[in-house]
Amino acid sequence: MSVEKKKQRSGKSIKIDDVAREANVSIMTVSRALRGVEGVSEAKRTEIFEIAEKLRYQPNFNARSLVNVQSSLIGISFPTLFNDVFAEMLDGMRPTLESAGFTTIVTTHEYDGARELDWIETVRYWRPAAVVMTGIDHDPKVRRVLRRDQIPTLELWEHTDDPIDLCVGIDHEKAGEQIANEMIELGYRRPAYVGWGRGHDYRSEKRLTGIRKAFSAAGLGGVRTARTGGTDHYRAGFNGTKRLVSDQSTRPDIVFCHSDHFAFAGMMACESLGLSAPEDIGIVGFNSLSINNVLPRRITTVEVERREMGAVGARQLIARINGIGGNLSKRFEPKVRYGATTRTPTMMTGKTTA
Amino acid sequence: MSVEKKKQRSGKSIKIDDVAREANVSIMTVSRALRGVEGVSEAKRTEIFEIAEKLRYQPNFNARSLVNVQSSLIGISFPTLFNDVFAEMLDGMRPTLESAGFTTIVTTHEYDGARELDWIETVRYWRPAAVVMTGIDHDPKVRRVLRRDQIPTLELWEHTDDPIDLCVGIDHEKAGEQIANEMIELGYRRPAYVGWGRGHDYRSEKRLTGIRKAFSAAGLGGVRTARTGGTDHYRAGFNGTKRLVSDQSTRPDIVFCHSDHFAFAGMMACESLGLSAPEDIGIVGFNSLSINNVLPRRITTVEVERREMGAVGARQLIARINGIGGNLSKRFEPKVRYGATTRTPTMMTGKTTA
DNA sequence: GGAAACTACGTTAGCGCTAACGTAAAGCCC
DNA sequence: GGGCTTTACGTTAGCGCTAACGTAGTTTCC
Repeated sequence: MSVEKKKQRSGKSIKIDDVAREANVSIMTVSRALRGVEGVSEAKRTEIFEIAEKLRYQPNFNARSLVNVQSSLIGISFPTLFNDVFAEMLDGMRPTLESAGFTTIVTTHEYDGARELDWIETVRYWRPAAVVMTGIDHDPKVRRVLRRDQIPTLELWEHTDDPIDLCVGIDHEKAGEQIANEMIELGYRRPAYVGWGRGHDYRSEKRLTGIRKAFSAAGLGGVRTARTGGTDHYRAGFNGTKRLVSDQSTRPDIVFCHSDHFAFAGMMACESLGLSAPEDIGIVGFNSLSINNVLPRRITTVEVERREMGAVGARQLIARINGIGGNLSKRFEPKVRYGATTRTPTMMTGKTTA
Repeated sequence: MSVEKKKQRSGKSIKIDDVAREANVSIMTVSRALRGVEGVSEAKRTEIFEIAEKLRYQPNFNARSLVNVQSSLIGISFPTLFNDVFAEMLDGMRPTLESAGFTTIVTTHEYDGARELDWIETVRYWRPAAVVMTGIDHDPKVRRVLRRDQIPTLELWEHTDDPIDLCVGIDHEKAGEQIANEMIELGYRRPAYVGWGRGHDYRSEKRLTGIRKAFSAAGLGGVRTARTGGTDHYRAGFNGTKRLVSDQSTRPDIVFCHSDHFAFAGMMACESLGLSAPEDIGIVGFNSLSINNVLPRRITTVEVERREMGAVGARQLIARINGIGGNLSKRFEPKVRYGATTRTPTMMTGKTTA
């Protein structure tokens, strides 16, 4: 009584034979005409289109997917959508995927590997044409399953030489190393890092590793870290930074932040303690987010062409779906964008080599 | 040559008869067992589950959707995902929808009614179990099509007494009226509004209408407006506000902003001109976004329980899918949250009645 | 103790569509 | 002008699954 049966909708929909009957041809001709497959005269094709329109015929993709063995769905998995980074990559992929006739199913796993694995299992019920995942760190089963079923797979946002299938992204460790080296050149010596808790975001962790490498290679001390929970970038950045800078004796001279939002909130935290960047402390963001366009002091950050990354990823993935073999992966190069929250190279009279 | 044929994947997948054969039962028994439909003994059900697991059987949802006449897909359409407002509503809906066995297809139309209509036509190819749209302003065809096909439809984010099917949201005009009235009580007399260009966001436009009504009812002058294009809230808010406040002779004493992001950027713009809130000017946001948690001066804003709204919407929609009739719509009430960018009621010695 | 009701299955007939394989008619070639 | 190819269709046989309808065997009931 409490659980009612799913109601089948009443009004029966028009199917391909209705169009065929009206056009006085076989259903196969209608199928060919509407799909743009050759083997139909132009006159008939036009006529069939008109009749289909008149009858408001809607092809049934479920039936189509069934005979095609695979559907035209593409499963996409992001950690979260509360982050313009992923929204932008999605935005970069979508036009390409849609104009190729694919429909996207987007899910988020909130940085939880188990949920990602779960999703991989479930999305396969739809026999998707391909799958897109964020990053390259997954439960080992994910790789096994996708390889066994030969599902074209794109790992986006991070580059590796050993992807499941193909990947398009940056090397996050190198990105960390790069920005850290530039900061070292600018004379910063006491680094700190503010980010999420361990295991939350592998990419962020790798950037930290890169920062550590750079400072250690320069013979400088370790990187203090503040890790925060939750999902609110601003709050996390605020609290984490506050913790790091509040003790004067251990205060860092440069704070690397998980993102520009972290960095902005970190700046707010510093200001609440009477510290300002870049005079008292340097602050570095990541990802060049839009808030940076309106700040009186722009945050020094690392820019990645995320939309373009999505577009390239989508293009390569479609190539793979169409049977193109070989290495379709692409590596992007991040760029440091100087703002006013750190010293800048032009501020230096001469270059210092660490 | 340039267009290659979609390759069918080689490794044939296990289907229901493979499981049936292995379990020595008919496929119907397997189907029933795995779907949790009654008519199978507990012993057999357990055995079938084990065998299905062992064989790594994955039901084919395309086949299932074909026989069920409708799929377990739910199409969701948002204006954009570059806005936590929509990400949050989605986040509120998803757990409910997924635990009920539905998969979501999310699309964005970038505030373009034609794209929304296009999407409605296309998503129906999948015979979705339901459709979710943002707001109540659509191409008239949308309503006709959805009603004709009797597709359960949720209009989210905005409430009306005449929804396509069911709606869950707030009354945006009333929300505008409400906040404006509170500001009038606080003594503000020269209002302005910063938002997107006309036709971009109907909801925002309605809030402006509400603000106008309130000021006009109080016998006060009109509302000056600055409308900006683009997709970047911060940049739009910055430029729009700057335009409004830069001429001292026409400077408003209160600026109502499309969102908290607009408001934050507007504050930046004011500060760049040497104006601060609330001393020189009042600034009001909308939607209580997370940036507000870390600002030294929180923005006075209007809070809406968006996640809860999504959850309620999803619940009601599932009820409809399951055949529950009647009025399943719900109206939410927004709340004014005072920050430090306007005068506040406690600042007033006595209440002023306009 | 015999009919009725229930339980636990199996059988049948598609859901709407397309790949693969016909086939008739027209065009082409020397 | 006979065999070849090409064009423009039609026919056949499923894709994997489930609703609906059997049907044995068992239980219940008076």
